[in-house]
Amino acid sequence: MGDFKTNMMDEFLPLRDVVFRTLRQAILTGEMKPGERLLEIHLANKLGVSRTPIREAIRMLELEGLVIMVPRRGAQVAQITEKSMSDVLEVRCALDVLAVELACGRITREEVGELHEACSAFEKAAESKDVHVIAKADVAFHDIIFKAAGNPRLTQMINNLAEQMYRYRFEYIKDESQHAMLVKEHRQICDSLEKRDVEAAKGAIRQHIENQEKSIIRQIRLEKK
Amino acid sequence: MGDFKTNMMDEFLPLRDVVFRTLRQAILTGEMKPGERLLEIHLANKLGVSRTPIREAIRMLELEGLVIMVPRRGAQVAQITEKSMSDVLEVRCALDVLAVELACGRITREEVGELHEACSAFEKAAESKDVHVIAKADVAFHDIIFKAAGNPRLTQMINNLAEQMYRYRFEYIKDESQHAMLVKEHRQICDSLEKRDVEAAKGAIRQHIENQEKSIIRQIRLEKK
DNA sequence: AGAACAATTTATGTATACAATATGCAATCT
DNA sequence: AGATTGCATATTGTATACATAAATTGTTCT
Repeated sequence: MGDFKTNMMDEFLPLRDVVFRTLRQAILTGEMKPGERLLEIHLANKLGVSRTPIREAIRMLELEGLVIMVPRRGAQVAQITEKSMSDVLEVRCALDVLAVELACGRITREEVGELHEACSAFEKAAESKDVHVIAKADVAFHDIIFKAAGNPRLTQMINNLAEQMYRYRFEYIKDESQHAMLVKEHRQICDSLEKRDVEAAKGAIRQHIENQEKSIIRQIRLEKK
Repeated sequence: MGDFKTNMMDEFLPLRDVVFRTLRQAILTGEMKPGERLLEIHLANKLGVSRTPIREAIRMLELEGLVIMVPRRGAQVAQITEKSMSDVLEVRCALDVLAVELACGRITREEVGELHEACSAFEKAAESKDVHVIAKADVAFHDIIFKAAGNPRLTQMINNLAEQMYRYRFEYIKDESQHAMLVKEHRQICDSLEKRDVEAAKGAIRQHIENQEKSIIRQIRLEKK
């Protein structure tokens, strides 16, 4: 795993960013378990860099809430509890509702078209039963809404929160019994936005997120046992 | 300005955190102007530390959105535009509404008491005409709501957003013609929470934030000229 | 004079060296 | 035996050194 540096020397990326993404991925996928310590020299050797970029990456992970710092003991992967996850989901739900609300007032004709396309693409993806394809189509759909909302800051915050649930995301999508529901919800959101019916759109997205919430919480409870 | 280190050697704080707070303060108060570059050696000399803690602090500021990185040119203070500020305020409003909504369902009898006290304290503070006293009382009031909402993540996010408007905060409070309104809004929020009237509480806080929003936007427009 | 190019400077990115602190273990004392 | 002290080790926190790229300056050529 040593020399990932060489892969991307063409379009320059500071090592700290490469390390940041690598570690974030490792944490989000569960490769690094909650409570696990991030030993700087160890990581530096493993990734073939010095401690400096490792430390800078850890600072970033800290502010994203993925690791917590213990003074003079360094960083460790943050615990994911049912409470912390439902806290995140509460906020995320409110922000997603805000996004569709804003999008409702700001979406252009062209974006409505894109949204319909994305909606159909999602339906097709759902039929494929391929988790990654479905996840990708879902992200594309929501990205159009974020773009239409026209608030980059909001987008960034939602994406950050969504990221924290990365680990559970696929499990949720895996459950095929949910697919019909998902498609229907997307269609509702899409239609409401087209008609610029704010209340309907808010209701639909809230439903959408709450379903996801329930599924994730259910999963965490399963893991606990 | 060199040796601020020695002030706090008793309860250990990594230099990166001291530097982080110092720089953040400098940016938020406008001491460092938007677009201004953060030269590492320069800052290191000025603060009497090495480049390492400076760099780590910059990573944190970057993730908070207070500085932006230009590849191979380092960090510079982020521009504050009317758009970026209204983006922040849009999100903040939604989150504050969420906070009272949650607080409405979770607030304890005891916390209702605290809230009433804080409300009265704010009224008294308003009479004092002392900006800092008023600001402090205001923070105390809202902190009780956040505590009652019982979602630390939400609290952290709101505080972070509020911080970005730090510079305009005092100007807003300075305007004495607003004081009566502020007191009234606080009272409304307080009463609605006590009665656990979610809709009334949401309406009151929304009004509260939107007034602040208008004032801040007005100020930015004034500055532009 | 103006453009192109080389040399110099400046600042970031990265690595390493040094300092201070916490941890674990063993020896010692009560 | 249990607690305590002292030492060795591991690891973070900080400073410095080195490498590389961008900006700047100066020089030369047309």
